[in-house]
Amino acid sequence: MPTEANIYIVDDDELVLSTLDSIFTFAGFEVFTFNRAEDFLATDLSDAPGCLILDLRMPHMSGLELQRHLAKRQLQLPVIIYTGNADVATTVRAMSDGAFTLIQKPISNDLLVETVRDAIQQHQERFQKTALYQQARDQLACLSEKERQVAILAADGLTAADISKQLHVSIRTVEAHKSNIFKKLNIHSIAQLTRLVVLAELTH
Amino acid sequence: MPTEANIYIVDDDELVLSTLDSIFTFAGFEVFTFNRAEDFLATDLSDAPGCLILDLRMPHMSGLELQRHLAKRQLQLPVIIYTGNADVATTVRAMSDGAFTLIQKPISNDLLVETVRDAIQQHQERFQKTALYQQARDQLACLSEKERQVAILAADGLTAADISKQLHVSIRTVEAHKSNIFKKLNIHSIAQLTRLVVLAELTH
DNA sequence: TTTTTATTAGGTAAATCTACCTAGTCAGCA
DNA sequence: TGCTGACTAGGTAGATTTACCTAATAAAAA
Repeated sequence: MPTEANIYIVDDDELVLSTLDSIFTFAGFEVFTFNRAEDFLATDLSDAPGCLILDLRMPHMSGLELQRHLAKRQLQLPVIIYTGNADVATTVRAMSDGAFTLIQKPISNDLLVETVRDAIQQHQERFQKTALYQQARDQLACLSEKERQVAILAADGLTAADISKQLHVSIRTVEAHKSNIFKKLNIHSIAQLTRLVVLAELTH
Repeated sequence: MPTEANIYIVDDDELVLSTLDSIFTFAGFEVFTFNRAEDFLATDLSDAPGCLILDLRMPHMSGLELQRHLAKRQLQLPVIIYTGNADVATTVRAMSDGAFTLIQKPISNDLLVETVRDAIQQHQERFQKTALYQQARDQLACLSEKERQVAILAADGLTAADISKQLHVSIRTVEAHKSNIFKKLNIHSIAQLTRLVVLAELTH
């Protein structure tokens, strides 16, 4: 049976870790457990789909702090807070910080696993959209500075003549840049270039 | 002093309504109060910036239900739950349903007003992004069906010859459609058309 | 030091686009 | 019934692009 996804569990209680490990391993996930938030942060994760399960109250670093660290690193992993001691204010903060949900202990194994599956699925759907933007940015990153300038102006609908005036070079130079752009990006028209530039412009 | 934004308050407690009315009116907002969720839903709102403040526990329709009604209507208004009887599970549900935040009574007037301002500002920032997409969709909606087909293929980088084969019409017809598209959308190049089509494709 | 790459610029030819015409058919509307 | 708009298709002319080619200079990398 292939592994469904990676589950990262951070909790200072060894018993909780081993219990959750069993549950998710049995459910077909690859499980990684950490009893300190720092240990998790020091790990470099695969970019496979997965989910992070955190307790709120831990020594050294709280679940909320850890969550904020992750947000800074733009970590592409949904976060589920699994805790026995949440209050309303903390819940609001966790959710505002982007947690997928907050689950209060105790909860049935089935419901927990199902929630994790929901989190992973929903996160994957969103991630695939933003991955398009990132891919566009990556492709444009291969261009040289001048080429990028030409690309942006061309994607704005300017003709080679317009661009040559704007950049104070000859039309031929602009055409040479365009030709290089097409080769580097393996595209064949301004429309395809515009698509890339527009997608790359989108921040989120 | 110009009105800052519209505040819609739904609460079954008249005293709460009048108190909040005073607070936000004094803070420079235009305030609309409703003591039943249905009354609010029956109102058609201006598309000016604003914020909706809800209690959780109301007769006839709860704050959560009202919130879901709004989500269905894609109402462009941030929601703040302002309540004295929230628990963790309800908070999770409210936040999952898209509430900007949940505030527990009592809270200082200043903090309440500040939170509402944050909600409006953050919501406006996001809204302006999606407004771009909607604008693109609106523009493309002016096209006829055939024109839309040509627009999409052209934005994909296909030449007039390619498109004519794909749609089983002559190259001249494709050119005629293109010409109409340019006139209708007031644009002058494939790049600008591609920009519109790509933005319109984005769902959120 | 040699090689590669970026930037610049020109030649040529074919393909393509855009703009400006005409014009027939058909459907829906006033 | 006459008008409008959509869809179709053709003519012509000029602008533009794309795809080939060469080539000089400077900077960066091997």
